Amino acid sequence: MNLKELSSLLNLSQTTVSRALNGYPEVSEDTRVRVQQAAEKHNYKPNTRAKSLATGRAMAIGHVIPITSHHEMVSNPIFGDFVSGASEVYSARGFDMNLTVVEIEREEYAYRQIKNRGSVDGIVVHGPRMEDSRIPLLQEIGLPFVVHGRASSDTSSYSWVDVNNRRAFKRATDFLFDLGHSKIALLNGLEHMDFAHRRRQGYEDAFAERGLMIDTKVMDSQEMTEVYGYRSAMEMLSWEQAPTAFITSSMVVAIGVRRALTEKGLVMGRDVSIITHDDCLSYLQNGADVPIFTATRSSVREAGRKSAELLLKTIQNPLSAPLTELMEAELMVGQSTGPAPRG
Amino acid sequence: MNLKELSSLLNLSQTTVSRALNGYPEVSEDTRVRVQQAAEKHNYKPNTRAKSLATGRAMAIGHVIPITSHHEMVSNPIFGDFVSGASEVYSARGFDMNLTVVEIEREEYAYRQIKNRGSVDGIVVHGPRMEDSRIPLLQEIGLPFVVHGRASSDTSSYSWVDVNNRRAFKRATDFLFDLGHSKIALLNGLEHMDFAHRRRQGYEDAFAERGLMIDTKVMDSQEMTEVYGYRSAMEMLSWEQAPTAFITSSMVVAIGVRRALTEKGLVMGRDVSIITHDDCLSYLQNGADVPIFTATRSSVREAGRKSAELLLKTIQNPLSAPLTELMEAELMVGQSTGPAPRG
DNA sequence: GAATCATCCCAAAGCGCTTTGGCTGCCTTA
DNA sequence: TAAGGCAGCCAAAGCGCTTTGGGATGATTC
Repeated sequence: MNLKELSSLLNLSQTTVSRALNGYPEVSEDTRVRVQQAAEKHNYKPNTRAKSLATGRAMAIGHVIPITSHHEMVSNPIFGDFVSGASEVYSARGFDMNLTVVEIEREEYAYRQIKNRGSVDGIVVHGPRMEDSRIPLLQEIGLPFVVHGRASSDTSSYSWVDVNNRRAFKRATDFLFDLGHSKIALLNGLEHMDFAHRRRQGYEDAFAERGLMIDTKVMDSQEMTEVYGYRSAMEMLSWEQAPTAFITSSMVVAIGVRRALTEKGLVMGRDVSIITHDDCLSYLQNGADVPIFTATRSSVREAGRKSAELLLKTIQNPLSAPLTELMEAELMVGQSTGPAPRG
Repeated sequence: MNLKELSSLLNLSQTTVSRALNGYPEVSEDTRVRVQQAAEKHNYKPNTRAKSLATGRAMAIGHVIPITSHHEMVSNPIFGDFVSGASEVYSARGFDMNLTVVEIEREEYAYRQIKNRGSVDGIVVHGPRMEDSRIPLLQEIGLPFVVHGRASSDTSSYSWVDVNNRRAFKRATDFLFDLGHSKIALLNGLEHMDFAHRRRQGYEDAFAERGLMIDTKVMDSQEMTEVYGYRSAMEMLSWEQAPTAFITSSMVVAIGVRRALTEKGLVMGRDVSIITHDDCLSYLQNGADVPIFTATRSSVREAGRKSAELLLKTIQNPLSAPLTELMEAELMVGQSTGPAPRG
């Protein structure tokens, strides 16, 4: 069933039917009701392609997920939750979601292609790097976008949604200092990623505030996997001057550290403390009533919702100033932290 | 830059330019080269919407992700990897990917809408239930599809890609029996999901083959989270006749069980064995050289690739018989299993 | 030299919708 | 009663592409 058929069925012009369905005032209430009922009855849904060709609006948002050339998704574990949060907003507003997974090397080409193909009205940029070339690129080609995260160099000329990573990690570090720890290891994500860089700054801030130097050996930075947490902790725990506390960038890394503790016969929260960042992933909740890990917590699903909202606003009102939202992380105290052992 | 501009730039008709770019033979090689170079130079990309309106093909595939109405759960951890595997295939073939996250209650409406809007050529069905109403529905409305998994009732009238879950879990159970275990717990996923049901069958097969009854208390079935694994194991390990081995449906559940073991002061692989199913998720690798967990292993990314390929084939040749692919899982021996303790 | 045939190109229709720019007929207003 | 206004409808153009149904040109055949 298409417009033409429906309108001839009703003995009305396509114009009138279209207007009736789209809520224009040039139609009497009687005919509007008649049209709506007929549309309902025959299960008429306007063809998206035709509609967007006519209006120039795609009614779709693109999400571009960068992967490394060996096919690892940069933001993989959080991806499902983020996207599902964003999707809630899109479907409430009648937007589709378009996913593009692209190797980092081909990203520029991909963005241009997305623009030229015209199948989306705007995009969400995932996994921003410290100096991210995608931002000037998108500005140049004129495709509306919002960044999940920020780039370090420039944070004011575009829209973004981010967690206050710096403050979160400063608080985590402070918390450990207050418990008497001083050998505090940081198992960070890859530090060319902006979020990881900011987290490190927070960590450093806490040391600086106390006038303490950081032992650089105690900072590691890799892709956030369980194995990374395990290996790095195993290594550090074998040192003479082993850390008494770990700050990790994600739950899976923390789980890896916990495995190392177990293997070393150490008790988490007594011999060694752990604080992790927790993205509130639905399948990896941080315990039930009492959190397993003391954690800086911020829902990535919520970030997805907010990103979507900001982007839709930007699209609706292209000339408005960039919109930004800085989400604060809560510090949840769990079972993985305790006073530094007397050594 | 659109077709019209490009063709007037070249002093050619739109017809000729279109044909040159789409590889039709009615164009001389000279002009084809000339056109291609110009297109390259001016970064011309045909507008997807117009193209698909004209051809009747959307050049896009939909993925429909069901979630429960309370939003928190079931943002599946495997989802990112599956989608990224599928995406590889799509982009190699010039297809877009369209994501719809929809509450289970509204699924029927969503599928009809997808069909009528015409924005995709086919869809991938995720998370099939045992008797899945989506399958007859999609057959009725005539939208090509492939299922990741199967429905129990009907496995021959449609295309699917699945892991041989039944055999995998039978082998896992056999393996534990051979090590001398007899109290073997099963921490399964929700058993109205088809994959979980089949896994349970495999588990039961192994008992039946040995003429053994199953203690139903030792089987649990819930959503696959870390907390579930932890709680269920804590409970079972507190029994007089505690299980000496656990089979779990996913890595995160196994991690929860491991946490319980640690807390009980038990050593994994010595006091209690664990076998898990491992989907080869990129951020949750099962150890490095030596697997942490003994596991039935099957790459969900590979399943994504295969599903995409099957679907594209089905679309290309709509009248062909349904295509199916049953992937066998490997049994990888890791550090989490050992002989049953003499008790 | 006329007829036939490739070869290479083009004009125009059509995909299903929105939107512009009317056109009617009836109601106000002075 | 004429002028103006307005509610309610419609025809047709246009979005950017593909594809049908030719048309011109030059080479080949008898």
